[in-house]
Amino acid sequence: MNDKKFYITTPIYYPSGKLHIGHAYCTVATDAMARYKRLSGYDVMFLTGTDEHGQKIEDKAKEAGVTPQQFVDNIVAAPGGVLDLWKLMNISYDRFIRTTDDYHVAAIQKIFKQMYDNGDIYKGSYKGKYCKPCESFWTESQLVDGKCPDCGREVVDAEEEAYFFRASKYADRVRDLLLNTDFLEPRSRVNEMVNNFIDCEGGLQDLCVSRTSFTWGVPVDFDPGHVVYVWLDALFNYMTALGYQNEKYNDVEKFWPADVHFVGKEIVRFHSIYWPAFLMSLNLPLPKKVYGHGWLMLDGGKMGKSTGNVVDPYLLAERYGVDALRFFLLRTFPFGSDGNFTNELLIQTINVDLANDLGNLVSRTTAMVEKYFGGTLPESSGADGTEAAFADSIARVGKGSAAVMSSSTGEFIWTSDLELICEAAGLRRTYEDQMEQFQFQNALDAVFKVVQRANKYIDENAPWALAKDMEANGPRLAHVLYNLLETVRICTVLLTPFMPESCERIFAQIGAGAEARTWDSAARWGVLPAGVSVAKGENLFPRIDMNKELAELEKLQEEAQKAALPAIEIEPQLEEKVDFDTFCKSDFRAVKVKDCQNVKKSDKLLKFTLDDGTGVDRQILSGIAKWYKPEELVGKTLVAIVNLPPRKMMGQESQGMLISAVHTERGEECLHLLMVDDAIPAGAKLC
RNA sequence: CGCGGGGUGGAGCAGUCUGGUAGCUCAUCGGGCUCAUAACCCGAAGGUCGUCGGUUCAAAUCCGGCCCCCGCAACCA
Repeated sequence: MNDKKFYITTPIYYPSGKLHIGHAYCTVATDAMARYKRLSGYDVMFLTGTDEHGQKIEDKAKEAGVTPQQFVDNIVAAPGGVLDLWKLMNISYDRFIRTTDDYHVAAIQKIFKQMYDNGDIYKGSYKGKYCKPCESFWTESQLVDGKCPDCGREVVDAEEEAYFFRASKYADRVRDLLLNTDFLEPRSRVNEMVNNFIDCEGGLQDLCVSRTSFTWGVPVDFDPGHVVYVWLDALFNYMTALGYQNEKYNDVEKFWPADVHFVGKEIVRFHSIYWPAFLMSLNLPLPKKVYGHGWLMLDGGKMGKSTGNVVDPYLLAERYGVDALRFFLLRTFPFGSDGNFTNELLIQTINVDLANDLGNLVSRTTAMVEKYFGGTLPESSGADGTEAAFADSIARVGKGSAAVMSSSTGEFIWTSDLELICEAAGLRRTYEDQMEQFQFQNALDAVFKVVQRANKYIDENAPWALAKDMEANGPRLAHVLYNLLETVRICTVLLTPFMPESCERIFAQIGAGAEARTWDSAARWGVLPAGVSVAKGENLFPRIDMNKELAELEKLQEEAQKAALPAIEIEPQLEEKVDFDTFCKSDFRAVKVKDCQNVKKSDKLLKFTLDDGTGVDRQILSGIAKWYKPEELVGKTLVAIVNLPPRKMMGQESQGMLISAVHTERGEECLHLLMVDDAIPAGAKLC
């Protein structure tokens, strides 16, 4: 039995649509961490999965004309789905949970009942605004102008029976957990949580944990009509996947509590407040850590399905290789904060680090072994005892102290050999330090510092010059090349969690056997056999022509985006009839634009001064700044409804509404103001 | 005073928790090398770390005021 255990999870993703690069980012980070822990001797459980219940899925399925189960099956398990994506990205998860799995559903029902029985879940009523046609509850803040945000119709005060979780009871313990432990990282997220949700007005509110407005969820088995709120359902996946309250697995003892949950910053709230509270309610141990990572932004803005600016991980992985993409994501962005994704940065990182520095180092080293020694170094080329001992001391006590020691005793002469060995042998320590803090960027930076040192070492020793007199310099040349191979080997061991496939290929090229690929061997010098043989292979990471590639990528991404969207969409016609009298009450008039200006601090509103034929100017505000410049509208004849009650927008009064034609084209909203013949006088009634 | 993030050489970022030589990649300029994937190595120019004030022997870093950008929210009759 291995007593070094490590349990790590990704969030379970919500399969309401295709996953994007942001999901891949989080999953790749988790995978690198899991592989690193396995490499360093841990028994690892790496869990990921999908969160498949909830109203949104139900709605989407209805839209697509399939059952919710068919809908999620299609996104998760069909070709090109979530499972395929993780296969493509080389994600080494040990277990994949779907919240629609039988064992999970049954377990959630037991958990809900247990919390009900111990009094932490109670029946109350949920007050809100209800829209009858939509059958939806809305909170006050979700309403648009006091009306349903979906259909714009009137909502009514309504109450529905619902179950609540007594989060308030655990507020003090959760506050303490957040403020006085390192449960939640990075630290910057702590205050946000405590100020916003615990020490806010009214304190930590009890959480509504059941719904009756839809059915796609885990049914509350003792109260038909209620389904369990998705977050309660979803969070417990971390335990049910180990076998909590079910017979399918039996690993709770072994792996709970989790060592770390990696989550996106948008769901930190649920993981750092409600999740511990749920566990406290059941007297279960809390996970050791929740780490809220940043987002990948696109062009400085948020990436999202609604904005249509998503980056497709499939496209990038296929084009540049999975390892290059994995590497880029973790090398470039600090894990704890937001990062700006650009194609240019991606290509630059691949070219500089992978092609120029690492790939080229492997290539020039193996090429020289082949050229000067026919592919196999002589037996005398290996590490001598002094070097191995030196490396050993550095790996044990760290670079600084080893350097001091060696200079004070005068035991080592500070040559380029020892400098290189010092960097390489000390690398694992730095790397481990950064990995333990999830600072992938820094860990990789340390590795590439050593790669650069190795490239420099080649220059310092100019093997091509040594090769001119093989008789005199042959042994030295062989030793130089051996040192390079050793350095590459150590770097490659440590890169394995990030680029598993490519590292295999490097190991094969430099002749590293199984014993030279272990965690242990990364802290030792002289592990490659003295008579090592190399096998120069294909370019590991081909250089990319930046300009050509950027143009092509942009074209591809645009095409992919457009292809996914319908050409022209128009609003479905209303089924509800309006009676003639009601219609006649609407007073439409031709109006002429006397003046039009942008509204300060609003990027959507235009302010119109209109001649409506009455002799008194009419002011109307309209949210169409995206489509029209103010000056191009002056003098136009438009149509407005003039007997709407006046309404304030951004502090200004709007007396009516301008009529426009709207449709959606390739996902983009299009709007055209209704412009009529300028021969029509201001104020003419439309009927 | 709605909440939060950020402002560091031309571009993109690290460093800020735990004050003490301002670092990295790209771009620019000069040099070296030719083993290698037109790559590698060395050097140079370029920053009063948004701004004003405070604490300190010492501030990018700690404290306070202000300005600007972004996300959420709001708004989009």
